[in-house]
Amino acid sequence: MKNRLKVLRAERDWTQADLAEKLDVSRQTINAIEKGKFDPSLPLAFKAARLFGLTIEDIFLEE
Amino acid sequence: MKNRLKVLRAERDWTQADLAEKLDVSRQTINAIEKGKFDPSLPLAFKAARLFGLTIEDIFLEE
DNA sequence: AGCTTAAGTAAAGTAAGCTTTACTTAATGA
DNA sequence: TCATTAAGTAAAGCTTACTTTACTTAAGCT
Repeated sequence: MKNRLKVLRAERDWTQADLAEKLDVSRQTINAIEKGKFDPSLPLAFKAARLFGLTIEDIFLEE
Repeated sequence: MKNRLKVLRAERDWTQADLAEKLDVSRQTINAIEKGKFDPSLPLAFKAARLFGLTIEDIFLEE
């Protein structure tokens, strides 16, 4: 599953560590999700959507 | 995380087993999600949203 | 050159999602 | 009354999400 986290971070000038902190996960988790190593849980996807003021579908894209 | 699966099933007269089959998961998985025992994975949430023609946010509600 | 910061990655472990098998309960109907 | 069907539940096991620790690489800066 692809996602727009890297771009959304870049627009806000946030590092992976910054985003991790805001979402209460580890930096490695953000890295792994951005690199497509695994998908976030649904609760984490919701948290990200709320953080960016977007819907889940705006951020995460089914393959 | 709450969800509207039971109502959406009822509107279509589908059993838990029917929905499970359409989503390629076991009947027990549907039961557990409906009863709030755990949240679906993000890919499964996407599949359900597409099946019902709704967004993830329409079906699954953050607590 | 040396320091710092961001990103990438990996191994080992815990927790959560999901499967299979199987038993139980309640409702319906022949 | 007996059989069937839908829902609920539970245990054991596998897979995936996530953590912690730690090492590496590349870029920017002094």
